[in-house]
Amino acid sequence: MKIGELSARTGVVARLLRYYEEQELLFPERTANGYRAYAESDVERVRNIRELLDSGIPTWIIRRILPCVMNCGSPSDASVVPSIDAETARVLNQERERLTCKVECLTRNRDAIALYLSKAQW
Amino acid sequence: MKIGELSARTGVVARLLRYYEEQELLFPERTANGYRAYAESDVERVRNIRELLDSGIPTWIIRRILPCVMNCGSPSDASVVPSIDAETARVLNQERERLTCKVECLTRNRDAIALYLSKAQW
DNA sequence: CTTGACCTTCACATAGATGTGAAGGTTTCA
DNA sequence: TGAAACCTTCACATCTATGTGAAGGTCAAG
Repeated sequence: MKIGELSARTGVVARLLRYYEEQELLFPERTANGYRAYAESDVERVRNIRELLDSGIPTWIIRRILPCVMNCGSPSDASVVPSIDAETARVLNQERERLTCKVECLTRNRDAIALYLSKAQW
Repeated sequence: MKIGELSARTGVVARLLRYYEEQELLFPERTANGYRAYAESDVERVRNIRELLDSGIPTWIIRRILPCVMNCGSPSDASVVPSIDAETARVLNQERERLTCKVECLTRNRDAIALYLSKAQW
């Protein structure tokens, strides 16, 4: 699919899809005329990128996270044993801990909002 | 407490504590000489601000969220029934839903990382 | 009383994600 | 063939959160 369709299906403007490619989060093929050709799976990939960015994760970390997410969801779950270097393992472990912290923080704040709204009157 | 102590106890540099005040997230008193005087509870408040910022929540939303969090945690749980306007209620409801989405997204990604790391070899 | 460690305000710089638009090539359709 | 709707690259602007430093006031210890 071309960039316009991916944009329409994800709600992400073309400019940003090109930016994500520059940041090595997306790797579209190119057709003969130079147009980007995205895979069907890129729709989900872009949605995940958006969510991670919205959660305050910078692109250089998303770059490390995406292989994890896209790996286990692959067809027939033929999850090949991934081979990673020590540095990547370190970053991923650290990010896993950070994500746990964020989940706790957001859950706590969300529950506080819910409680507040249930008590509030307007 | 003065800004230096709050900075030391939260790990947030003074420059940012002043910025959060400008953004109406903190409201320190002033001593006669013009120095900012923070309450003990601001330590926790600043920690919460940091976590929310790190989770990608912009200051204008944090401004709305903080009253919820600081309310229910108050002494003797004498949670006064808060009175809010319709606009605030709308924003809070929307943000509650967004936070739920983020929690799901981050949990999913964290679990994916954990699974990936458990299978990976390095 | 002076030095050093605080504090103040103000201003300008930076980084990452995003907006906007120019200048031009490709495809489709009337 | 020509207009409309795509696509390309490139460049510059913007916003938010943050870094950095100047110029100067306050205070405690020697």
